[in-house]
Amino acid sequence: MAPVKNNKNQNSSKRDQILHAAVDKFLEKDFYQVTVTEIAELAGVGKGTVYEYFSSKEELFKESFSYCAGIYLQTFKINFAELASARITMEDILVTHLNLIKENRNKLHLLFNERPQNLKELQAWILEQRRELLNELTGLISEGIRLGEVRSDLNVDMAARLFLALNQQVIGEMVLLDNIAVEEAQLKELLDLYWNGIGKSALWQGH
Amino acid sequence: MAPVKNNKNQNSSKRDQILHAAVDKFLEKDFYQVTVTEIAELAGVGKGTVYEYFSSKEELFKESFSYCAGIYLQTFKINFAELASARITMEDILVTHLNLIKENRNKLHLLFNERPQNLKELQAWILEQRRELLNELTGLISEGIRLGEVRSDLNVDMAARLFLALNQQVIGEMVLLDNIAVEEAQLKELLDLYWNGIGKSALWQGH
Amino acid sequence: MAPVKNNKNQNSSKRDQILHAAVDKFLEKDFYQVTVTEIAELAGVGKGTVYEYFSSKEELFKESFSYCAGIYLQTFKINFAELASARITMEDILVTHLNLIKENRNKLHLLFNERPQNLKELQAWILEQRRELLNELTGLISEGIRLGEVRSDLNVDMAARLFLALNQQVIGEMVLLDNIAVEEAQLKELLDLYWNGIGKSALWQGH
Amino acid sequence: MAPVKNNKNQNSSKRDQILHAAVDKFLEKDFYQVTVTEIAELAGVGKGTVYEYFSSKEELFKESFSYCAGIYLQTFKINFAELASARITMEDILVTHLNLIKENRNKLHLLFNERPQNLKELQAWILEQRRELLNELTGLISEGIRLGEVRSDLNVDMAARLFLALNQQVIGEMVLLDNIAVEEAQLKELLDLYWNGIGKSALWQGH
DNA sequence: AATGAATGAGTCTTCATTCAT
DNA sequence: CATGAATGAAGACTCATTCAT
Repeated sequence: MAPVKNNKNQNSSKRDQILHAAVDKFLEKDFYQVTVTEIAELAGVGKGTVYEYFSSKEELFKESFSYCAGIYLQTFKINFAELASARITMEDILVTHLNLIKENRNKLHLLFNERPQNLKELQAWILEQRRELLNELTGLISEGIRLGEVRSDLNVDMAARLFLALNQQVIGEMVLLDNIAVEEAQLKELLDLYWNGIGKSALWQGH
Repeated sequence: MAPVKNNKNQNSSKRDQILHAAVDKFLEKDFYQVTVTEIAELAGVGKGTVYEYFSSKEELFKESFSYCAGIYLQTFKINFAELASARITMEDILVTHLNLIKENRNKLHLLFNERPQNLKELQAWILEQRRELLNELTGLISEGIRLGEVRSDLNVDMAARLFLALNQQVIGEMVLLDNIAVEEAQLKELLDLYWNGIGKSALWQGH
Repeated sequence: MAPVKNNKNQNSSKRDQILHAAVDKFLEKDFYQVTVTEIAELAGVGKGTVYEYFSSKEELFKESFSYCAGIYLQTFKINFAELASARITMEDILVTHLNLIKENRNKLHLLFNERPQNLKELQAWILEQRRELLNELTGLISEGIRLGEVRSDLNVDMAARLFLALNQQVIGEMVLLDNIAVEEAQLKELLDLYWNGIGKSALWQGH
Repeated sequence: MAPVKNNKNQNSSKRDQILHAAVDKFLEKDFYQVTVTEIAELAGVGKGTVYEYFSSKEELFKESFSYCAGIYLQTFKINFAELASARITMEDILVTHLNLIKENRNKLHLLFNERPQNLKELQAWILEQRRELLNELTGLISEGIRLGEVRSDLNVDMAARLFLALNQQVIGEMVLLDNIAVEEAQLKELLDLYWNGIGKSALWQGH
């Protein structure tokens, strides 16, 4: 009897090599500027082997994208059970998000730069993920209201959107585009801005 | 009286035909998925004619991008002379921005979706434009502080960034991604959120 | 009555402008690397005007070639009437040829470098011209025999061919390829070589 | 015994198929009139396959040219070791050269007709080869002087050039242009012409 | 399972030529 | 006559995908 080859793991590891190589390449260049050949080379496999594990370049791109997105989305997965404070949770999210961006500088380019307009399926998936994210945040803010930390007269959906934009556009661009060395202290400032607004105390606001 | 044919503009109009066709196509698909032939057809001219007016497909893309960006950037050109109120100016910006997005739904997709990674020159131009935008907004907020509307203890740069994100990501995504029929009333809500923050009145915040 | 415009000369001069521009360009680059546009520009006329005077680029090339060849071929047009000495005539030809090459360095490149393989008609014309040239030279050598200067036991055709090669390949390459500053003194050496051969005196040769 | 299939050469043979097809085509038409598709078809391979073996059409042309030139240049590789007679060596060269021309009628057209003006690298290589050829011949003639066959008062370089022209232009044109059935007997006549010159015995020359 | 040689569909770009003005 | 804007045929080259080994 022939020795049992652990095909499952062998394959999975080879598949992973290819996937990681693809992610690296897609992060570096446009979809149309990455060639299957160079992915294969980076993965250290033959060109034909890529097609053993992925049906097409497009498929490989989708999986690369989802892989990166998956890493990213964890940040916002909040556990509401026994949530003590919305503000503190938000602070945690900001910190986690910042670290994630710093640690995955390169990987995130894929998420922010590639908008595969013709991959409708993937487009839909992205929208869906964003919607879920917004739902999480809406829940978080509602919880804040219940806890008495957040004012109850605001539009919860908008507040969630602004918090998302705070994370993605504001922090994202500070770190990735402007190369500002953002630290926790600055996150506190940002959260304060978000929490208290820019206007002079609301007390006098009405007058 | 016979209609006057504006011969002068005939040429310019042919160039414009091509440019508009290109914008349409680039909004619809990736740079690499749009063919020059397709643009020529949509513009109603021969393929060679495209090259009479634009030296290459890349050049045509850059001009399409700049064209869209140009339309967009007007929104933020603020005149500080005799600025009466930062808050009212911000309201104006939000309204103008919203209208612009609504009127140019399609055109703006290009700005937000295409990030031509290999067009370094264009990349640099985009960064430069964004920086100018942030400067305008920083100026606006500083003016608000001078006028006593905005609290003086905040980080002006961050406030500017958050206001930009409010416009671009929050409003942009509501209109373009989620197809929400945003009206002026909602802009007020958004501005209020930005102005006063989400927390309970700062007065009580400390207690 | 309208003033009489001297069309004949006007045309001829414009035609010449174009022809000279074409010659210049064809001397500089391959047929396929010269564009009609650049010929028109150099001639200072519109692109369409070229087609007023020449039916096609190919036609224009043929005329350019013939023009250069015509200049060249004069060198060998010998007047046999009252020919005093074949040797002196040959010396004259060498001198004339050398001067021609020096004076028309550039123009001659066309003759030597362009061999329009697909212009059968032109090919035939070239062969015909070469044949005529050889006939002239054969006549010259025969005359030399009649005058008792040239030995009568040689193959007149071959002698003519070698004299042509002496002019074209030997002198041509010395001047045009190797940039040797050939002077009349050296032509004498060459003619001596041709006249007396390289072997030790014929007297001993037979022994 | 089953025929051994030489797998090793299979690859080389595919490259050769393409090279030979290219040579055939380039001999038939100008560089710019030969299409890669046409070469691929003649070679019996796909268009893409050409680019597997040659990086560009230009590269393919260069290799075709060098290939033909390589065949040609062998003729003049002379072994001076124990050279018995310059005259006999020259006779050998003429014979070899003639046979080569006859056997490779077509291949040599490429060498004589195509002067790729824009392939500077190739141009340089050609000049270099010609220079080496002249050096060989200069050496041969000097040897002739040492052996007492050749007169010592001549310009060795010029003599070498004339001998080269004798081979290339005279014999070349007789065979290739004028379709004369040149035989060894005629080569003797030619060599005699070169050796003794056309003039009456040098002895009487001065008188 | 793994490979990479072979393929040809698809694209940008050039440029001779035409023709309306 | 003179022009040059418009054209589209033609060709080099790329690269995702296949398939024989």
